[in-house]
Amino acid sequence: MSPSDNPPPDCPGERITEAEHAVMEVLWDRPRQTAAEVCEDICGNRGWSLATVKTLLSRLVQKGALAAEPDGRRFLYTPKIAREAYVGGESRRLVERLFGGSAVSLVAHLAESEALSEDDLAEIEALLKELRP
Amino acid sequence: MSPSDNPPPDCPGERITEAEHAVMEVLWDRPRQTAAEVCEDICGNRGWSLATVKTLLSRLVQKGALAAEPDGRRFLYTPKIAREAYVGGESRRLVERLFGGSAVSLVAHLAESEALSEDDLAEIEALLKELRP
DNA sequence: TCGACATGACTACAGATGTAATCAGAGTCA
DNA sequence: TGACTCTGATTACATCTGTAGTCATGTCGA
Repeated sequence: MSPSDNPPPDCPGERITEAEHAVMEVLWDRPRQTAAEVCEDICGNRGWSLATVKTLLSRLVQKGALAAEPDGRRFLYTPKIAREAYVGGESRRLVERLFGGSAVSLVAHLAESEALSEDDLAEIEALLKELRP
Repeated sequence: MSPSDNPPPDCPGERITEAEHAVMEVLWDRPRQTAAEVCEDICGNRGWSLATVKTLLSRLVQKGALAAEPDGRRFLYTPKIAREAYVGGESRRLVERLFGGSAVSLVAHLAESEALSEDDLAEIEALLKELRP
């Protein structure tokens, strides 16, 4: 393999920020949208202007998190990284930082801190039974 | 209740950053340390200078995350927020942002994405049995 | 008492981030 | 063809973060 060219398959080199993540969610929900369409989805909620959305889209394209497919004189934006991958990365980062890498500790913490209701616990138990018969 | 004065009991108003969090960990591990002592603990790992640690300590005091108890002409720093509270807050934030507030979804994700080994799953199952007999 | 040192306060500064205005070019419609 | 409009590109700018230097002052040993 020639040196210095193995772009990690499914994760952007640079970190996706909070605001950028909001944009990603919109596009994960429905890919191939224009800047204006994305704005319609979030500008209301977040109090953003179209200009802001455009900036975020550009930065995401630069970071390799979005693909911009030309469509006439505008672009249709589509995620290049899967939501799964992003969510997994963020979760792992949190577990690493706060629980010394032990996902079990995270679950224990959630269970003990009332973040999980009785029903939740039951649901998880069911899930586990399913995963390891 | 008079307006504009209910400082949340256990969380600093402002967000604790990554670098600041590293300092907090040192002090959660052993409270009442001086800047120099904290530096001894992390300056090596993170390649920081004492000045950097002092800045972070000041910012944390400002944010209400640390108490600075005078000791002669220096300070002993001690966390004012419990690690539990911080960890809980961060976990909740993640669950909110990535899993629509459903902690169960997080656990499901971890389980399905190999973040949890067979042993981990067994451990969690045991934990659950303990929590809901 | 005088200078070396320790220490927090203050200042600095580059890069990331949030938020947006402005510009320039491609169509569009009268 | 000329005004208008849509769109991405470029530029702007305040704030936050990471990282550290400098300053003022108090302390302690000689």
